[in-house]
Amino acid sequence: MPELEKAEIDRLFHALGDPTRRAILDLLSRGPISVTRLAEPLAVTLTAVGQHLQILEECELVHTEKVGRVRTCRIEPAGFTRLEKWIKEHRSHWELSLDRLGEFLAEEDENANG
Amino acid sequence: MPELEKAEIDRLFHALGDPTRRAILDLLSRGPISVTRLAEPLAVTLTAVGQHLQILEECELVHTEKVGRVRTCRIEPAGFTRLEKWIKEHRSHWELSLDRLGEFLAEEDENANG
DNA sequence: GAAATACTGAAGTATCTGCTTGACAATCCC
DNA sequence: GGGATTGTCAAGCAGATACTTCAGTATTTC
Repeated sequence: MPELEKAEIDRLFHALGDPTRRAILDLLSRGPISVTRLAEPLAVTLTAVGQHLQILEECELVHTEKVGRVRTCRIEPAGFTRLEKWIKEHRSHWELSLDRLGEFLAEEDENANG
Repeated sequence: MPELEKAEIDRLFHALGDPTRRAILDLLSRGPISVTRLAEPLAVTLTAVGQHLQILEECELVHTEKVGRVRTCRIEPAGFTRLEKWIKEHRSHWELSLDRLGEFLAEEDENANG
């Protein structure tokens, strides 16, 4: 995997690792909403929400746009797509690894009984 | 989502958010291996690897078993499956949210032209 | 233009993370 | 038994993280 892509995956997992940020994504899945309204049900300040939004934007999980004094936030699919791609690529590796586990156990068995 | 499950997802994303831990998973995808051999290509001490392994075990991404003085590590599919499940569940939400974005934009358009 | 609204930025803080070192325990090999 | 190998535990530390407050800016509303 290219170094750059690795860093993106890094940020992506890091972003999704925080419960408040996942809560923000859940709220946004109900539709576009302003920062203030986003902050209301979350037990943190407006500033904190702004900081989370910046992180979510950097890994393309959220898109925001400011019109007048209101910043409207919505889900951005790009980050999510990237995550799915990572998983798809790794699932095959992991499945291979389970095959190798089979070989490993068979070998152990052979050594034990041989 | 149940509170307990949420905490599991929390640990899962947190675990995958660290590049060293993802490197460990990549090494393990080549097949089962001991802690010492796992630590060799990683630029950290044996102790650090042990700490990472504990985290990876807690979210069921890795299984380890100690026989004699050697702890053998391998991929455990459970955590990976849980991650795929989370994504599958959330993809539909996110797709709905993109539909709502369409509605949102249509509404805006209506307000602008009405 | 004044007051209210919706954010933004800087600075500070408590806690968490990843990592190290050094001492220790268990096991294997001779 | 003695020495090497393999891993574990406890403590400590530098840096990152999530969060706060407070002051400021831009925009809307009256």
